[in-house]
Amino acid sequence: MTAHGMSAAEVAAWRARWGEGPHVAADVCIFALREGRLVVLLIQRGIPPYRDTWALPGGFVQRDEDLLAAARRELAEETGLADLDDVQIDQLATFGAPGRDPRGRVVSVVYTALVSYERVAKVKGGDDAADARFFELDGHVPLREGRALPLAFDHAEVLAHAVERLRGRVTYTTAPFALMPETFTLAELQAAYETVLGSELHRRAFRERIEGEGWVVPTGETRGGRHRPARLFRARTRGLEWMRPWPEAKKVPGALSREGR
Amino acid sequence: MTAHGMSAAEVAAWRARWGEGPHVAADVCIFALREGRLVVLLIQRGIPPYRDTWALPGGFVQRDEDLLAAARRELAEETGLADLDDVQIDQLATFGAPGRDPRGRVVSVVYTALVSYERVAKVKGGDDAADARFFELDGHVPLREGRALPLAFDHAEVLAHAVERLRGRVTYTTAPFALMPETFTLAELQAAYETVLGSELHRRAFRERIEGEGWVVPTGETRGGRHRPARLFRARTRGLEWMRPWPEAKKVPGALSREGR
DNA sequence: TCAAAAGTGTTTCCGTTACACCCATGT
DNA sequence: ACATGGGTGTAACGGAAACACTTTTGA
Repeated sequence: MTAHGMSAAEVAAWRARWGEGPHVAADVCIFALREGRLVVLLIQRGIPPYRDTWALPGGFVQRDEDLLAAARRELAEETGLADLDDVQIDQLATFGAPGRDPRGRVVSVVYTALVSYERVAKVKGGDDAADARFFELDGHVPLREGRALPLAFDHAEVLAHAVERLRGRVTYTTAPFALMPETFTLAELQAAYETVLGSELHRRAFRERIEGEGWVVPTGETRGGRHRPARLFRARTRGLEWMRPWPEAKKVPGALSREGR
Repeated sequence: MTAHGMSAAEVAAWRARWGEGPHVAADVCIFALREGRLVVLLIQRGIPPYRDTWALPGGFVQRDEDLLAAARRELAEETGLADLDDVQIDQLATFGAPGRDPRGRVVSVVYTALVSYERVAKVKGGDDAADARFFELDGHVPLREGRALPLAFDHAEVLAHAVERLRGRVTYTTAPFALMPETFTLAELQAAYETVLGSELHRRAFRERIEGEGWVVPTGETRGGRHRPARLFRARTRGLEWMRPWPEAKKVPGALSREGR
């Protein structure tokens, strides 16, 4: 018995059924922010290989289906969101190493999506689904009850790439806006940036740029906590736009973002 | 007769032979600098579809071949380079729209590579090959004798993505180093940055950063032109590394780099 | 009245920019 | 000598960083 939980006979049966030709799949890394932490949507596999193991949502691209359409379909199915028009969905990379799927050659085109947790929770009822759940991330690794959660196939590697890409983008785009609810405070937005970035930003500079350069528009409302109420803002745009990069510690790019496998 | 130059009967024959399953290809955009201009390697197709039309080098991924290995193979075949260890080769995106190949469903994983033109010219004898040649780029469009060269399949779109990505990277990485010969002057390096970037950089700031932050090491040699000889440098690393982005005019990201098709 | 988070004014710092100038060479 | 491109010194500029401060609320 191997990691994927199929016997040699089962593997042989699959290979015979599928033949030698490659199969093309579309997988999606769906990120959100829950209580100030980055979370990713995983599903628990119901059938071998990797039965009962958690994996990224995905499936085979249909005969006349566009790759992006396949990713959209997966996103809609797993999040329950009806209108995906304003959801960020980007192609990440393609993974096609021989042997990544015991059943045969599977080439996975992986997409990433950023959603507002509040919005998804409203539709799906939060993380209650038995077989689809958001998991917190510790670096690149999803956690369940504080322990690293092993993933099916090469999805750990895929997820690592996705997180790296997201981090990279946050440095110089409005990506985190897509993770926010309809309205939010500047402190919350900064927290989102910092969470994804993994490092702190300077409050003064952050506020000046975000508000001063018009990335957000005040709604006029405020939200009171126990203290002085914060002004609420709305994103000027839900789309991905470039901004001047945030000053930051140096990074090493090569490791992950260079070449999809 | 359609753009691809195959009759309905020929198309039907291919479809019957291939069946419904997808085919996976690896294509490569090989960029270089020739006389201060960005050039891309194209091959002229010898067989239908798109016979005699120019296209990106590429081919089908073999049964147990890794995607990157397939791209490497294409790169080696087309450039004649033996040691590819120090050549930049990165996955760009995957293109898999139904109908992009009249023969059936072809999903193309596209890679980009940056090579030193001098190095390739030494091996291949420059742009003399009958069926493989470097073409200058005007924006995203390859030129032949000053006129836009039409490309096979969706390769115009693919190339546009590749150029955009290259431009984007140049802003904050050492990517242009991979386009330089073994030794070069600071003025030449700056010209490479400016060519790819499409905008000018400030000489004073450029030299200070490139030399001051140790991105290059002086060889001690100089190269005399008609004027004061310039010092020669060697790249500290041939790998891709991040640097602080060059100050620059604002850009719009969405258009091309968002989602591979 | 106090704690805590929101929000602002001001100064320092540092890299970019601009501009002027010197340097080395071929003609 | 001088034109030309390589290369450097220096001051002005502007955004980021640092710090201190005020504001507003609930407890």
